[in-house]
Amino acid sequence: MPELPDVEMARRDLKRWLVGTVVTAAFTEDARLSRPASPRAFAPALVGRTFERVERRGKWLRLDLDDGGKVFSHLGMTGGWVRVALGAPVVRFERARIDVVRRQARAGRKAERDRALSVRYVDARRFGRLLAAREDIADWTALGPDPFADGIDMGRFSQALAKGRRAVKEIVMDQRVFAGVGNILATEGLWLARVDPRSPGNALRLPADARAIARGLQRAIARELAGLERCRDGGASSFFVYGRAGQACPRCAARLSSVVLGGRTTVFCRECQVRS
DNA sequence: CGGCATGTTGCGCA
DNA sequence: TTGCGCAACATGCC
Repeated sequence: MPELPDVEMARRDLKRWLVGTVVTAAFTEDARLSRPASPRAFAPALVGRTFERVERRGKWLRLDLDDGGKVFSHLGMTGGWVRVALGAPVVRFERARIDVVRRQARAGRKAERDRALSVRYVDARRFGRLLAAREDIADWTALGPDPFADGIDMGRFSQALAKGRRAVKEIVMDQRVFAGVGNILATEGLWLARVDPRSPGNALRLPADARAIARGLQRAIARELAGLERCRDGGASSFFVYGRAGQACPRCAARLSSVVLGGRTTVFCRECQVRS
């Protein structure tokens, strides 16, 4: 479930589970996920190291190690991190494993076991990425500002919109414009902003529409995050319009339409989302 | 069985 | 140099 809010939840989980722990073992053999690095470089980079931080930028996660090494994780379409007991069997779709022990002096075999845990990366379709590196990778540095962590720079955003006649939804989903905004957030944010996703960026009314979209995205992010936080491992979150083509618009009750933009299904309301 | 899926990349063609 | 459209990736689920 990977869009900004889902990745932010993963960051919070990993931070709780891993920061302050030492890696005792690590394993992956999936060259597809570790590309362009070799999966065999994974364990040597991790074992013996302590996790110091877990950062997120858009849909990317970066786990910082005490020797300056970094582990990059992108969840692709179906990736996720789960915590299990140390020594637990391989879980369904498991692609990588990191075993750790919480450092803190306090001997005793029982305590030792309580402080140990295993974190597994699962990913059915394997569209994700997982690799260790010494420096920030290009995928990370190329990302634009994260609308949740960094806020939205209206000047930059307006400039990106005015640049051409690309559909506003495609601009908003461009990871160099807003890191972390995917199909769901873009769809929901534009509905909240009452802006037709097909509108060319350079046709929008500039200060006003940009501000409305920025607010819409932030509302969509906050709402989704709250929903995920509420039912951590339960109910599916529900959306205003995403996945609801043919149903009634929650705002004006017109029938919701669907188009394909940039190869992605886009739901919107012809009645209350203004086309420029 | 067919169609769709929260993401990214690479290719051919303007 | 850009941008656009689209297939491909690998697999689950309805």
